[in-house]
Parts: sequence; structure tokens; C-alpha cells
Amino acid sequence: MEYDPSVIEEKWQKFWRKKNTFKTSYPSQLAKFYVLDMFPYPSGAGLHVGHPLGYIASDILARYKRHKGFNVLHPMGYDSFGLPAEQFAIQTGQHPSITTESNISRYRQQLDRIGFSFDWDQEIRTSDPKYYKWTQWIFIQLFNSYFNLDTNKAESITKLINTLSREGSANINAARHKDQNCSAKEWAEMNTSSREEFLQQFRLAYRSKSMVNWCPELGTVLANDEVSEGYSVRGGHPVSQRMMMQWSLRISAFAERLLSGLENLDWSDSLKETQKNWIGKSNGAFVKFNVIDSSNKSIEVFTTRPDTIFGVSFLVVAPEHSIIKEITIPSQKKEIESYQKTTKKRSERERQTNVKNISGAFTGSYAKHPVTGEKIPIWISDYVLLGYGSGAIMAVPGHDGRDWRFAKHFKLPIIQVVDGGDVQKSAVEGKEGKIINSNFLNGYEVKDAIWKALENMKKNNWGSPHVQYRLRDAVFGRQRYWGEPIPIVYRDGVPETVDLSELPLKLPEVDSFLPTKDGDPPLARAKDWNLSKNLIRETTTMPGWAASSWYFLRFMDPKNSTTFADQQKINYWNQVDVYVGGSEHSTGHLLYSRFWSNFLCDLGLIPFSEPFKKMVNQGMIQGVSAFVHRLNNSQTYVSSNSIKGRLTQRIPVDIKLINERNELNISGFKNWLPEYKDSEFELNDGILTVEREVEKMSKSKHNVISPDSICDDYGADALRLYEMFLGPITQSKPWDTKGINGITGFLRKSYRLLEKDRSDIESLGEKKIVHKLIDKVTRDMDSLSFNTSISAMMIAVNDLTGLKEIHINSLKAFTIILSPFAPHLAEEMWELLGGETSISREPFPICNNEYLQEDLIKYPVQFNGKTRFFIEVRFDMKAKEIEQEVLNHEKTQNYIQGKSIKKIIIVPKRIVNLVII
RNA sequence: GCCCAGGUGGCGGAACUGGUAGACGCGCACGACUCAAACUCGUGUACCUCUGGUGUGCGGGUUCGAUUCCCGCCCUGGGCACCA
Repeated sequence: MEYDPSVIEEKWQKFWRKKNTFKTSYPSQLAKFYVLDMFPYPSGAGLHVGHPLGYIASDILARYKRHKGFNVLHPMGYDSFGLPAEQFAIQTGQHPSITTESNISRYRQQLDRIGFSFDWDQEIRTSDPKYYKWTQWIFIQLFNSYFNLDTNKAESITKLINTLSREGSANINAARHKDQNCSAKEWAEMNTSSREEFLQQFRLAYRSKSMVNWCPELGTVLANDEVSEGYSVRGGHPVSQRMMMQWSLRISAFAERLLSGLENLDWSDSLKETQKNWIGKSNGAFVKFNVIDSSNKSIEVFTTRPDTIFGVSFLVVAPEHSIIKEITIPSQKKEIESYQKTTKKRSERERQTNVKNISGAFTGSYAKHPVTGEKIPIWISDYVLLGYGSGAIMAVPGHDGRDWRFAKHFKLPIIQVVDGGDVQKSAVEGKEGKIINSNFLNGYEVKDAIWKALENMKKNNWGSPHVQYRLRDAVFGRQRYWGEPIPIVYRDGVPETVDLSELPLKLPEVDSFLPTKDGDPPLARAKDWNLSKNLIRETTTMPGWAASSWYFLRFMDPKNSTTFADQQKINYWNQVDVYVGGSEHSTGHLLYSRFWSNFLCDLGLIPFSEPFKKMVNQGMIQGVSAFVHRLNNSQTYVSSNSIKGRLTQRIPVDIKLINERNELNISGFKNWLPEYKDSEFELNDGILTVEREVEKMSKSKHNVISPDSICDDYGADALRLYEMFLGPITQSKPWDTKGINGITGFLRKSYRLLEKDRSDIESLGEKKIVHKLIDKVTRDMDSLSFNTSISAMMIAVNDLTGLKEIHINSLKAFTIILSPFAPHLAEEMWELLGGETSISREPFPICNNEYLQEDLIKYPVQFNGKTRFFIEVRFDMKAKEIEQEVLNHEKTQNYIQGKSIKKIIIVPKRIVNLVII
């Protein structure tokens, strides 16, 4: 009887499917446990071994929790709207739904082979109208809500409208992006269009202008990473910055709650830190600078360092700022306009990244310093972004690096206002030191001076304290086809939501997935999309993150057609207990889902505001790429170790053509691609060696390893264990199939334990082995660091194999512990041990600490911190006795050699250290 | 540039709260089994100028004792708002 995964795994996968072993039960008397994976975007490339890393970890946890008696929700689905399918559609004309469908079935096949305990009855697909009906429904709720700052909650817009008609806007304290006000009378006199325009400043889903990377050639907006040096990555067309009217969501209203909500979450500190930085709360002030001369224009700046007000030597305004037109003097007009033009070509990313490249232009105007009354020049530069603060800054070159570089470059004065360092040599940026050259602030420590300055500005009316968040409202419209249509109709240009009975508003058929000639999004091509001449439909679609912002709720009740999820079910399943996914989502997706949860909670639709109690970020699995060296201008390939200064090209070659000793499969290489058919080789003993490198797994690098091929060769259990054994779940690590032999060896040994002679009574020795294992595995569960659990299992198997005979209880306990990790083998072993049903809900063994106690403890004996020898003593020996034992030891005198003992340190159960001088 | 994470043998990694650095596995070497190979089993395996010394990216510091704490650097990976 040999371990044969191909037979065992198929048998048990069939069994699970037939018996519906992992069906989620509801209602249930059991305590619930919700463990969720970030669902995948089904790409055409299929899964590689990196993808299931997190799924395996969460599956182990899900299976463990079933053993622990929980009712587990462990679902899977597909985030099936997205750009790649649309791109493929543009190229081939094939409808994205077809591509998506076939990608999904490929994913499903791949997932099924790994033996996950997903309940596939709970599957969801975000591109399914039955799903996106509710994504659209939530959008409508957002449209119909505003954020009341008095109650600190999202509330119905109807309430706001009532207030407006009763008393106007005077007492309304709400999150808004404009400052338009009205009296009750004015409100009453407004027509529909003006009212809507007025309400837009409050709605949580609203239209506003925002800056985008516009590519006229492609007729679309591009992501920052689709733009390089002012040209589109795809096609190389020019891209420029442009203001565009777009749907946005008012996430900024929730900034403070998203920040404070982090406190009680069981997330890693670094993840919380990333979110905090993204939200970017800063305490500071708006300071008003009046422009000298004409009219009464003024520039408002935001600063976190009002204490440095006396160090201001110029103002910098974002090149897109509307005031520039009004303040630029005629002689500077040309320069300013040409600078604005250049800026348009740079993406926001480039502007933030490339800080060494200093540029700017002078408007020719001056502002009056609000305290000293001095003349301050007004410049524009692309290092100031319109989207943050007020789009203008007061430059304090002495104490800010960017301002300093700017001042040096344009030879502007640098004033020192905090002591320490020399501001002519570099900016003094720290928040420590005393204020100098600053009138009433002189002598104060920075911290006190900030406070003092805020006080003074309030008194003398030169500014107002303000809390600023970096978090911007999220642009919600996309000029694409393959996404959820935004359920909005414009009646005579006034946006209104479509009637709920019309949901889902399905994606229309179009003749092409490209924008129209006029640059309208693809939906504008749909026939009969508009209802009439004055009833025009929205043509943008929702972004990828819309659907994923609430999918964890739909998993609780995926087939409900009357509501997004049943209240009772939401109450039962509640928050996600453990959420596993990549750290690349640590800001976007995680922040947006928290935002939507907060919002739905305010509306009373869900009983919690934080969706994910515990979050675990899995690391990446990198691929090992192989390169062959080809002599330049030839078809001759040489071994990587015999290049010897010859000029060669490195050519990536399929990793499957390389064996364990880095040797190329030469005939395989010739047949791999037609271009290599006539290759010649310079061989050493018939061998050509290649070079290896670790990098991201990707198709173009030919270093992708698919889970299927591993399942074929070694089995799913081996794949599962090996992925976990590679290292801590949170860390990135390279894949190297070689190491999997250790795992198959372990599985075989585990299976062979069943052949051992059985004993009638459990020995103390085997109890110690088993309980040590229970203890380790149980403790590892929390952190999902299963690499150490697996090595503990290996140790246990080795130890048990060493015993003459084993009791069936030890075998059963071991099999249950193994089962979350290698479920197929465990089921098979369980059956052979006499189990009559699936092992999946057998109670997990409990550790008895009694068996963890060792009788003898080996103490390392150190002299001045260097280990010299060991003594073995009973575990309960007192410190004094140990000390005597050491002093009496024959070797002790050797190390003392006339010196005297200054101190003896005994750490119980750890170490003995003698300090000698 | 800013933010976050990481750097330990030939390789993946282990080391609970400052207490034997290198568990476990791969690889490698030797041996057993075998006609032979594979499988399996056993032994060894950080490095060096080896009765001793050096070692956890580099340079300092705190400590009886530092992979672990502090300060200053270097390198690699991830994110930076329309890729998902």
C-alpha cells in the first residue's frame, strides 16, 4: 500500500462534492466564523502558484475552525469586471462577457484541483446583473444621502431638503465641496435644475470636476501607470492633464471615522500606518495672503507650520489654480502660460516623484505678508498640487526641503526662523528647536510656537485653524464599457437616479468597445440607450472597486433578489473574522470597503461599521527565471559559466526547460519556439548551463509555474503543504519546485505510520510527541504562520516513526491535526483508521500541558556571554542549587583561571552566565 | 521623492517577551539496501589560518548577554489615488 495522491485526491474531491461536505449551514446554533479571501479577477493567464497562497492559508484556517466546532462561511467568487477583458474585446471584437466566462471556468477548474473547502453554492460574480443590481442600488443610496457633521453620520438627503425649505442653509453643518448658501425663500424660488445644483455640494455621490490623464487618441482617461513621460504606455500617444466633469464619492466626509476606526482592528501596524498616511490627517491652518495692487484678490494657503510664518519668503500656487489668470502681469504672461502647458504633460505621479527637477515661473505679482506686511513674490510650480489643501502654499525655504530647493534654484531669500543648522546650506526640517527672527514667537519651542501662532491668527484675523485630510473624494466614473452602468438619467441636463424598479440597469450591447468619434464613452454607442431627447442616460461606468466594496456582504446571501442581503443573515454572519489578501490592496480596496460599510451602517442596513476584524496580507511568490546566453550576432549559445568576457545577449527561456542542475534541455529548447530551431550550442560534456534570477512571476518572463502542473506531479496536498512550508505567509519568497520532495517524503511517512504495530496503551513518550504538536499547531493558527506548524508535524512524524508501536489514539490525533493542511490524505487515513464519515468535523485534539513538561533541562553555561559547556539538571532545581552545580563543575575552573566571579546570572529554564573579571 | 515591508549557511527559512544562532526541509557528501537505477533508510553538512577564532546587510551604541533594543547608512521588494 503506497501513497498515491492521484487516486486519493480524486476520490475525496468526488466524495466532498457528492456529500456537499462544506455546505454552509444557516440557520445554525453554532458560533459562526467568517473567513474570506480577496476574490480574484479572472485573467486570461490563469492561476500561477502565487495566487493560491492566501487561499490555502485561509482554507487551512476554515478547516481548522470546523474541527473546532464553528459554523464556517468560506466562500469564493469572481471580481469579473475589469480592464483586461475589455482590452481583449477591443482587439478581437469578442464580447468581454464571453472572455470572462471562459476565464472563470478555467479558474474554477484550477481551484477545484487544490481541494479547497469553499461552498460553491455561495459563489458570486460581480459582472452578473443579479449582483450589480445591488451595487447600483447602493450607489443610489449614496446619491440620496449627505453627511451631517452634527451627528457625524450619513443621513437622508430628504432631511436636508426639509431643512432647506424650512430655514435655508444657514444652520446646515454638513460635508460639502462648495460653499453655496441660500435662504428658505431662495430655496423655494429655485427651479429643479438650480436645486439639484445646490444639492450636489452635499450628496455623497456627486458630480464635480477633477484632474485626469486624458489621451485624445485613445479617447479615454488613463491610470497613472498607463502613462509614461507624457505618452500612453499602450500605443505611445500623447497624454495631457485635463479637468473633467465626473461622478465622485464623498469618502472625505468619513476621513475621521476611517482613521479612528482603525484603532480596534486586528490589523498589522504597518497596514494601519499605510491607511493612516493615506487618510493623512494634518492639523494646521489656512492663512490668507492679500494680493498687492488691483481689486481685493487673496490667496489662501494651508500650512501645518504656522510657527514659521516669519520665514515665508514667497508663495507657490499650483499651475492649474484659477487665480493665476487674474494675477499674472502682462510681461510674465507668456512665461506662465508656457509653464502651464508643460505641466499639463506631467502626470501627478511624475510631479510627486521627480522632485530634483526644479521648475516654476513667476507671476510678476506680490502678496502682502499678513503679519509683517512685507512684499512676497507669487510663483507657480508643479510641486504644488491643486488637489491638496487650497492648491497654494506659503514657502518657508529655511525649513522645508522642497521650498529650499526651489528658493536656491530661483535665488529667492531663505530666512531662518528655527535655530540649529545653517539654512543657507540645507533646510532645517525637524520640529525641534527654538523660534528666532519671529517677533512675538521668538524663544518658543516649535511645539509651543505652533499653538501660539494659531492663537495669534485667530485674534488678529490673519488665518483660521483647520484640520486637513489628504484623503480625496474618490472619482467614480470610468470611460469604459466593462463595468456597472451608473444608474443615472439626465432630465434636461439634471441628474436623477433611475427608478428602483428598473434595476438592474443592464449593460447595453454596443457595436464596438471603443469611445465614439466625439470622445464619448462606449455606452454612448448603444442603440436606444437614451430614453428621449431630454432624457439622456449616463454613459460612464463604475470603477473596479465599486463591486468589491461590499461583496463580503453578498456572500452571506448571494441569491437574494429582494434585498442586497437578508438582515437576519447579516446579523448572524456579521463581520469577516479573518480576511486574507495581498498588501497591494492595503489602501484602495480596504479603504473603500470600510467607507461603504460605514455608510451602510449609518443607514441602519448593517450592524457594524468595520467589515474586516482581522486582516492578513500574504506575500508574493516570485518566480525563478532562467536565461541562456547567446553570442552577439550569432545563433550560438554558450554556458553561463563560460562567457569569459565574450559579448552575449541574455534571453529568457521557459523555466520548464531547465533541470535541477541549471542545465538546459537542448532538444526541448529547439522545439520550444520556431526561432530557436536552428540554434547551435557550445557544450561542456554535452551540457549547457543557464543563469537564474528571482523576479515577479509573469508570462513574459517564462517563469510561471501553474498549480495544475504541481498537482499533476506531486498532488494537491503536496502543493498546499509546500506553499505553506516556504515561509511565513506575510513574506515574499521565490518558488523553487525542487524543495517539494521534502513534502512528499513527509506525506509518505505520515501514510506509512498506519503500517506500524499498534499498542494497547498510549505511552508517555507518544503523548509527549502528540501534545507538543497540538500545542505548536494551535498556537500557529492565529498568525497563519503555517511553516512552523508543518515543521512541527515533520518532527512529530519522525519521532512517531522511531517508536516501536503506536496507539490508535495517537494516530487519530495526528490525522486530525494533519487534515486542515493535507485534507485528502487525512480523509484517506481517517477511513483506514475506521472513520465512517468525513474527518472534516472531528473535534480537534486539545493540548494537555502536563505532557509538555520536560524532566531534565539542559542549561548552556556561559562565561561573559560565551557558551562554553552544558549542564543538565532536573526541571525543578532551584537557582541556588544550579549555581552550586556550575561552580562545582570540573570545567568551570578552566574558564575562571585566577579571575574572580563578579556575578552569576541564572535565567530559569534558559541560561547560566558567569561574569568574570 | 514620500510611505510600508524585508535583508540570517549553497537555497527556502527557525529562534516565544534580550538568553545555546542556523529548528524543519531542499541541496550536497558518504554509507546501507539493490545486478543496477529509482525509492527508502542511516550519518555528516555556517565559515576560517580549527585545543582556538569569526559569524544574522554595513558602521556605531546600550547590556552580563543583541538576529531581537537605540542611532546613522546601504541594498531589495510593494504602494503612491483610472491595473486589479
